[in-house]
Formats: sequence, structure tokens, C-alpha cells
Amino acid sequence: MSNLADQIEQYLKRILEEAREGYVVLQRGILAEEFSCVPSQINYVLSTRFTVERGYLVESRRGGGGYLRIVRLSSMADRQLRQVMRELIGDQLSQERAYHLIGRLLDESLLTLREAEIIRCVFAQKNLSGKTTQPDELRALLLKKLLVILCREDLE
Amino acid sequence: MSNLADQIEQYLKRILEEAREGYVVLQRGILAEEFSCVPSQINYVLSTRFTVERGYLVESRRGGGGYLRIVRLSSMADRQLRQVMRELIGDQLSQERAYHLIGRLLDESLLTLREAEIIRCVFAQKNLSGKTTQPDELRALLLKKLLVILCREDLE
DNA sequence: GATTTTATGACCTTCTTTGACCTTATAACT
DNA sequence: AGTTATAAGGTCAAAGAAGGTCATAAAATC
Repeated sequence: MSNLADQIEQYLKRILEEAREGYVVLQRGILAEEFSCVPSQINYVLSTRFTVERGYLVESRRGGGGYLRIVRLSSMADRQLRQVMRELIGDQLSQERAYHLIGRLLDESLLTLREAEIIRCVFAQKNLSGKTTQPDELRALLLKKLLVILCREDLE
Repeated sequence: MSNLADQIEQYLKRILEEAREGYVVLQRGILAEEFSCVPSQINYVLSTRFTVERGYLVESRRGGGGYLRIVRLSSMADRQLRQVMRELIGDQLSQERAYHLIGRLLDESLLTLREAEIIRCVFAQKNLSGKTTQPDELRALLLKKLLVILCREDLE
């Protein structure tokens, strides 16, 4: 199993975990060499797995002394997280973006795996299409309401 | 009683039995090769014998590093939920009936309180109206799918 | 003999990997 | 200062590596 992209993803997440500042800085070329792959493979991993929706920020710089900086957008207070989430959700939410956000909530331990599966099921395009007029609006509305529930302290 | 499909079925059920996590992961191409058949034969077996009705769930991923994942649904919860499903869900489900049903699932401890709140939120008439054409059909469809998730053995 | 179940193969979609070519920043020379 | 060389990272399209679908042929069952 486990392809290269997944391995690189795991590696980056692990060193991010260990980095107490919440970010890591590294060089694309060197990382590529460590995994014996072409440099653009790194970009593929970053653009598919380290997106804002999933809670990461990637900065970079070219030229001599260039680097990649991957920032973990986490460890915020629930209040802030909810605020950020609201902004990310907006008025429209596709299935794909919704799933990424759900993954993010999972990472933040605001959701259990079962809860995540429940919400994913509800948001699945194949389940919504046909019966809804504006699935993207519905997802956006529902996820915002769900955020409130998830932050309630009286539900354990 | 010894056609290919049955042999493959037996094999999968055996390794699924041995798997303590409630699921197995494998590759379609490799399995097909082991049984000297075309890959789509595997899909035939999965779609005729490893259905939700029979207590299984199949997930997959394409592309490099792709795989099949066969999940066994817990038979105990499965039976109870199936019962509930038959009794209480038709093709239409009002908010009121849905809420009542969710209450019953809560009573049987098949749902946590938080999960119940999530589902109630999704099923609330005030959230669905406007964006859906047939809220009652949508609830019925979603609840059936959700029950399957609640039976999954791999979500703890 | 007709119907249902099983097996196969051609073609499709999705995700990953690779490589050629492009842009930007710094350093080194005139 | 202006130009050229070098050292990064970025983009994009094509090839590769899975799994999915569907119609049809073959086999089994009734």
C-alpha cells in the first residue's frame, strides 16, 4: 500500500507535530532527494494535502536560500477556530471543501470519527443531489450550525 | 458450489474473520491475479456478496497506491438497526418522526448525545426548508445511510 | 428451453509520478 | 550600478497506476 505522496504527507505531519513553534522550514530539493523523487512531487503533496481547508499554510521563497515553510494553523481557542471556520465556509460549500473542513475538525479533535462520518454522509453530493435545490448553500448553513453544537460543553 | 465467485467470497470472509480491526485492505489487481481472473470479477463478488444488506461496506481508492477496503458491520447493532429501519422508515420521514426515532436510538445507546444533536440539526425542518425540494425523502434516505455508519466496527 | 447467475473484456475515471520548461532571488563580475 | 551566473522554487501536461462500469458471452439452474 502507501504511495509516495502519503509517505511524504506522514513525514511532514510528524515533524510538524514535533515542532513546537507550529511550523517547519525545509528545502524542496533536499526533501525530494530524501524521498528519491522529483521536486515537483513535493508540490503535489503540498497542494493536495496541506491546504488552508485542512489547516495548513505553505509559504515559500525562490532563489538562493530559498525554502518552504509549512505552518500548522491550529491550537487556537475554540472561539477563534469557529470564527475562522465560518469564514472558510462562506455561503457556499462544495462536497470537496466540506470534506476537507471536516478533516480539519477531526484533526482538532472537535469531532469523533463517527461524527465525522455522519456529517460526511449528510454532505455527500450523491445523497443531496436530486432532493436539494442548492446543496452548496445547504452544506454551508448546516456546517455553521453544527459548529455551534460541537462547541457545546453540555453534551458529554 | 465451487465457482470462482464463491471461492473468492469464502476467501474474503475468512481473512475478514481473522482481522481483529473489523476490516481488511487489499488490492483488486493482486487478488484477481491470485484467483487468475479479470479484475472486474472482484467487483462482481463485492457487489453481489459484500453489500450493506449482507452486513458489509466496501471503500476504495483509485490511482497509485489504490486499494479496496472491506468493512464488516457489527452484527448485533446491525440487527437492531435493521429492525428499526424496517419499522420506522419508509420513503418519507417527517421531522417529528425522525426526532422520535433518534430518541429511540439514543435510548438504545446506539447514538451518543452529540451524535443525536448533530442528526437532529441536519433534520430540522427550519434548516432544510428552502434549500430542499423533498425534505421528507431526504431525511428518509439519509437516516438509512446513517444507520449503516452506526454499525461500522471500524469507527472507534 | 428459458431464466438467472457468473465470467470476461473493452473502455472510463481518479489519483500519482515524472520531466521539461519557467520564474524569482541572491551572488559574482564587470 | 548593471549584467550575468547560479540556486532555489513553481507550473503544467503527459505518462503511469490503480480501481469502476457496463454490455455481452458463457455457464448453471429451473
